Amino acid sequence: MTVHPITISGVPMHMYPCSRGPTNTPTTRTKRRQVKNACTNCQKACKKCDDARPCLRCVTYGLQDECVDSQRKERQKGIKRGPYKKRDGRQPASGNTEHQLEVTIDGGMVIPPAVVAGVSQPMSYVGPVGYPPTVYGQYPVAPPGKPGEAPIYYPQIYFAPFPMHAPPPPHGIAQEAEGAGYAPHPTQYYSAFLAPYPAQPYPSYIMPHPQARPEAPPPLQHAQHHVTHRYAPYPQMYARHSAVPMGDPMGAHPMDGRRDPRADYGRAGEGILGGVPRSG
DNA sequence: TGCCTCGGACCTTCAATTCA
DNA sequence: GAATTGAAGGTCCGAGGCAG
Ligand SMILES: [Zn+2]
Ligand SMILES: [Zn+2]
Repeated sequence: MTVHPITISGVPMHMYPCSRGPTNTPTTRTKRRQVKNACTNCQKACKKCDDARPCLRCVTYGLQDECVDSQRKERQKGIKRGPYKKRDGRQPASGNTEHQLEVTIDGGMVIPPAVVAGVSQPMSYVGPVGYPPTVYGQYPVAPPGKPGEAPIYYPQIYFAPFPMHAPPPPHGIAQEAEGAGYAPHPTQYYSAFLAPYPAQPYPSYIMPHPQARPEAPPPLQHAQHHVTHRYAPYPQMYARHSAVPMGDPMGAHPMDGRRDPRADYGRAGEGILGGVPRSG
């Protein structure tokens, strides 16, 4: 995130070679999907957020109360630009119509160029995996949108087989994400919509117990009450249950049941709250 | 060994510009 | 006014470092 003080120091972040558009590498990558607005905690931690509030990560860390949208900076206006490329005889930077290629999705589905070209927001919205609709009734929540604008959030289509029995992600479940939006394997799409929402109460990584099964009662129900520290802060850590006296959730960092040093400077950073970046 | 940090790749948004 | 461009501003992946 550009919030890193160091990264913003005046250097444009667009210096990387433009790889926009379908690069059509043999290994087709799905676009990484981003939330519109990460919560402050995830933002500071530079970790994946989702559209629900509290977000999955905050729920995992027991930070529901602190899960609020981060403030977005208003875009500057009045900035002059250089002349644009001519459109006729054109070579659009990204919509390269002369090189329109079919996009092949893992699994063999081919999207015709026309379709590809017609999709400005290539990937339809996919909600966070595993949120129980009953708990997150608000999810997915259509963004307010502007007057006269239809919300573009809901997916009209999502061409991903819902892995009813998807194998566990290769490593640490991609930790906090749905495979990060990349499809390492054709069967590893973790879409939440389109397909009838299956009874998949929780993302495996917030299972209250390693042996807990997806069919088990959603741990969030606990979280909603008071036991918020049952979940190890890190998905791969669920085996370690809270060693923190529940009586004093603040003894350690509120969301970290594993150990208190979370409160220590620096560590308080990305760990959960993100927070104080190292000076310099 | 596993968590944390953070550089930078990647994505989204939207004002500026161009065209019909 | 619609379409397009392209940069600002954002998200978050993943390598590497460090602490336990
Ligand atoms: Zn979040
Ligand atoms: Zn949050």
